[in-house]
Amino acid sequence: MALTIGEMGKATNTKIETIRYYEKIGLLPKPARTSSNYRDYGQAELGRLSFIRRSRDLGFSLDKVRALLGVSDEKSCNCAGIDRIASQHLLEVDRKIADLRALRRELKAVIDSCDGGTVAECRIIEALGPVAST
Amino acid sequence: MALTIGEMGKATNTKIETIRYYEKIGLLPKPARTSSNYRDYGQAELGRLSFIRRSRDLGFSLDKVRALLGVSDEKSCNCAGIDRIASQHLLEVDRKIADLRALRRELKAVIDSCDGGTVAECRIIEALGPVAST
DNA sequence: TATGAGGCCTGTAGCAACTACAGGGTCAAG
DNA sequence: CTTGACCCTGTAGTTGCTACAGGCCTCATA
Repeated sequence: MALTIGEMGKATNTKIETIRYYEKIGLLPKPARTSSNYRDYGQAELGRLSFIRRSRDLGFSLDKVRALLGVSDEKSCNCAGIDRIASQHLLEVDRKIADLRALRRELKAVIDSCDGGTVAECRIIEALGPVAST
Repeated sequence: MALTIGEMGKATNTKIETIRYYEKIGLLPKPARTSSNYRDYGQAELGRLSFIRRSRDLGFSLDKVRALLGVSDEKSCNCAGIDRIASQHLLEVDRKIADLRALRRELKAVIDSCDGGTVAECRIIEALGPVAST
């Protein structure tokens, strides 16, 4: 039941320093301490940290994670708040995917414009810099 | 022909501070100065800055941009180096797109699991934190 | 000629979200 | 009783900028 910070880290794939950082910025509560001043975590903290890490993996900023936690901390709150944050994030993800796809096309064009010869014959540099005129 | 830092910025959609920052970290050379100590740029610098910005837009890190510039600075070098960097970057972009798509699926699942009721009935929190047992 | 708005200068400090020390205390095994 | 792995605090570094503060310079207009 009692967990050290290292065990928390292993369980959630989080560096120790990151956990302390989350505590410092108030995402994680200050935990109990053992007699030797070690942090002493329970399941609740583990759950909270899992939630944070999972949200981070999904690309939520720490600020959004804080908002999500805030919403979920008020027990009686309806989950429309969470839904709103997540839906908005979905839009951002879609936009990011579209951007990356456009970028991919351009990158491919850049690579294809290189025939393996020397820079003098290669168009990559010009393809990236709209300089041309001197 | 002569450009102020502000004109450079406008031409490449770059903030003045960013240009000075590129100079500080050695991506841009220290330019000539006017009698009143203003930076005095020419077409070569404009081209270089364009290249940097374009590469950044394509998601290359400043370190990779530096590598690209290094390769292109050696006139006789074949462009295989550039091609290698760009191809590797393309792989990263593809990976990122795949990740985002997986994320999108998960986000969608999270959103769908919310029926607009209260948190008590909503599965979003549990969906994100693998805690369950207490 | 003066004056006001805008541009430029240097230098430092701040942002996110960590990560990496330095310099120490603690604990369990052999 | 010592060794090595863990933990503690606190500070400074990372990337790629961005935002001041405090001060010149320049140009158009009154």
